[in-house]
Amino acid sequence: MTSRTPTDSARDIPEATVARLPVYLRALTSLTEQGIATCSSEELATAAGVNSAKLRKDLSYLGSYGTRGVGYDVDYLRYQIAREIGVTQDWPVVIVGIGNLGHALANFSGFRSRGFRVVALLDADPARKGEEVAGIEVRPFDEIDTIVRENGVAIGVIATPAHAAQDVADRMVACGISSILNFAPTVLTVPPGVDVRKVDLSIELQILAYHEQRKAHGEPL
Amino acid sequence: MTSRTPTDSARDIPEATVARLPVYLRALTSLTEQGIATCSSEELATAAGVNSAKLRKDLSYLGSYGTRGVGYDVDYLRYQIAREIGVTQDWPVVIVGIGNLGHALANFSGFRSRGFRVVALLDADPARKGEEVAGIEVRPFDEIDTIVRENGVAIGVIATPAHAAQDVADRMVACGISSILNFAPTVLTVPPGVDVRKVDLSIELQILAYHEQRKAHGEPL
DNA sequence: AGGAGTTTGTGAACGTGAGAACAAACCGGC
DNA sequence: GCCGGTTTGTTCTCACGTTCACAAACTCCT
Repeated sequence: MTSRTPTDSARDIPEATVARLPVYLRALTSLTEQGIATCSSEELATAAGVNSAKLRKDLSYLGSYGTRGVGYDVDYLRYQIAREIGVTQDWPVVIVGIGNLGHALANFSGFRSRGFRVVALLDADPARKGEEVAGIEVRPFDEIDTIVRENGVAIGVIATPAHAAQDVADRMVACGISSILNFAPTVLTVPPGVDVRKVDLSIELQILAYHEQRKAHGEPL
Repeated sequence: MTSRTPTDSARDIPEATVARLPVYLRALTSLTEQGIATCSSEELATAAGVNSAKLRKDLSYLGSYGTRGVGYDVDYLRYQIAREIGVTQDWPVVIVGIGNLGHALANFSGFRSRGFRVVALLDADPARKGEEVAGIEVRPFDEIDTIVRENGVAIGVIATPAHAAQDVADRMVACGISSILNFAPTVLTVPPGVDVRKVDLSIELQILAYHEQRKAHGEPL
């Protein structure tokens, strides 16, 4: 309604909405690839696997980017969401711990295509120095300070065993990283102002197991 | 308060609580390894990275397993939570898609140690037949029906590229799998009664990027 | 045995998120 | 220029999740 400057367009977007924006982004990309230029909230909601009312409400936090009676321009909306999330810019990222998971992450194409650039792969084992994974050289963990400073890295990924994760996190924080994605199955303690998100494979399976168990119990036959 | 039979002890546990139970389980395991036999809600909450009030409320849904004025017996509580989640029993699991991520999952020790047993690795590429990963033979995807039936598999893991994921899910559902953990960056459509949980690496990074962007904007210098 | 100190379990207040429903706004045809 | 049909943006209500605060209950010490 009221005119807004570009920077204040996003006052305070609810966490639940923020978590869904990347899903909408992907759905919109998929629509573009299918050659679809315009879509309704209903169509986009289906593609994203959510309810259309929720979708519209989520989008309303960003601004008013649709046209009543018509729907949304796919490319335009996609750009607006991308800008809101911040994936229109380039995010340098370091990955620490080049085990099986680190390998998988280094090779994951979904990072690169969304503005994330892996600037370094770090491993504590000095024997791995010089090894190359996904076209990126593996470097000793000790070089993290230099790498972070030189590349302006703000986001770090931890793919080490659990026992090493806290030390890695501390070191990351010390050299200025303020967002951490943690794959190690452990609770990280970080100072205020640093964001940590965790991805835990076994927790997800355990949640499924809980529901599976109840399904079996619920229906006696 | 009122006496309960073992089976009805868990009437309806909130989703948010279910998602935290595995975290408590891990924290308790960690305490046991440290030789700690008893703990207060405050200590356990710290170890699990949550607020103690929330922890107590979560545990209260399971029953009354603590002792006022004392705390919780670590082993006893651990067993109760494990039983509630269902990880005291053995869960056979199949993993489909043996790329980088599939490799990492097959080698992930956290599964085995929590009651999940990978009974088969499946890949659509027939050339990979006979290959061995983490001591488990890779088999053609077509054998999924036999494998699921013979082993009573209820949980499937999808680690394929996005374009193959829906077909894999359909096939899984067709042969009786009712819980799916999806690592492919796509929305899966499944019939009612089938649970899907998704883990999306790039979404997590995008959420971090959003907050990172706002940090930078928030403080003008 | 009784009282002080400690810790759990839970009721109640508060905040956040989800979904239904509808008014506002837009397009196209006449 | 106006009207019917369509779709967005928003308001309202309800359910869920979190946190506070405290009574109940247990241990230990005297």
